[in-house]
Amino acid sequence: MHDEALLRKILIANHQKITKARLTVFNLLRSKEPQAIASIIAGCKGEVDRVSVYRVLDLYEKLGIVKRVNIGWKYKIELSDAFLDHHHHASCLGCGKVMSVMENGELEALIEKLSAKSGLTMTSHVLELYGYCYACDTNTKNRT
Amino acid sequence: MHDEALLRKILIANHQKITKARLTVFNLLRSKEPQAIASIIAGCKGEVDRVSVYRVLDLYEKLGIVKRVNIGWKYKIELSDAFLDHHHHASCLGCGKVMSVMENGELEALIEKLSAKSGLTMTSHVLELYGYCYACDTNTKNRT
DNA sequence: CATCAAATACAACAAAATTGCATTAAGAAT
DNA sequence: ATTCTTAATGCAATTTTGTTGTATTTGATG
Repeated sequence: MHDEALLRKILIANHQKITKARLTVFNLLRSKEPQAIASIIAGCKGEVDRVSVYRVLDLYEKLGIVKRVNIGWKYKIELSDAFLDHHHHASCLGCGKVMSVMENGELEALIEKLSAKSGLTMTSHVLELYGYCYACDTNTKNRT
Repeated sequence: MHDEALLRKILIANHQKITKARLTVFNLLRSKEPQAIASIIAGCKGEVDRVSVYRVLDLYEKLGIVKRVNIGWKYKIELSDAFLDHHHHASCLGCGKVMSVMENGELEALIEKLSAKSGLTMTSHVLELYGYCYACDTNTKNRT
């Protein structure tokens, strides 16, 4: 099923209307790196109001269509695993660059095991790596 | 080495001054659960200005003294592993309870490997598990 | 295509974070 | 110990980010 069809299916299943604002926001998130809300709002300029972006994202998170990820001091929004391959992030504390770290079966299995041991019926998990990319690591002036 | 001595060592090693603001913020973070910035600011009332709290935390994050952790939609600050035993969190989406998940050598080794592969000199990482604890899992009324 | 609730835009507001700059204080030099 | 220098702080102002209330519009339904 292609992305937008899945979106429509989720919205309908939850008795939510399919609106221009919701489609616009969704399309801005497709096939993209995690985006700051500010950049989504900018992308909606003239089409969808700021407030509606917040409300759409609010809904999308409740429905599991998007999730927040922390990148350093900021958070960004990305589509959930139902739309993207499951992955994690490696963020550079120097320059803010974010790299995607693809799923690794071995790791995921371990995380499953860990959650079971902790007595949690896990529905999702987040793994974020922080450090310095090659460029920043060899360039101390970015490290303060 | 006790906590404050380590803090001093890190600051000095990075040519940073040891100031009242930095000590006050540090002491608010010791032996505590992850804290919201707002609560750190509140704890500094009358002692350290809001703006300085932001600046101290900024520095502390760059130096790896603190890290952000995601608790649902909010982030909180906690001391890094140099000060606390390394651990992760398992949060119940039903009742909000947060359980500490202790270090697991196998998992940590994999994460190290993963970061190396991604080209990041990792200084820290965060793993957060979300789901439902036993009580909430058997009690669907908490699942919305 | 008429209806009606849900979703949106817009304005006003509130909260969180940042910036610029004058003042203070930490730590080095003497 | 005292002076000197620059980093760090406090404070005011501002910007950015997020929220609320409400009149209007729009999407789904019959």
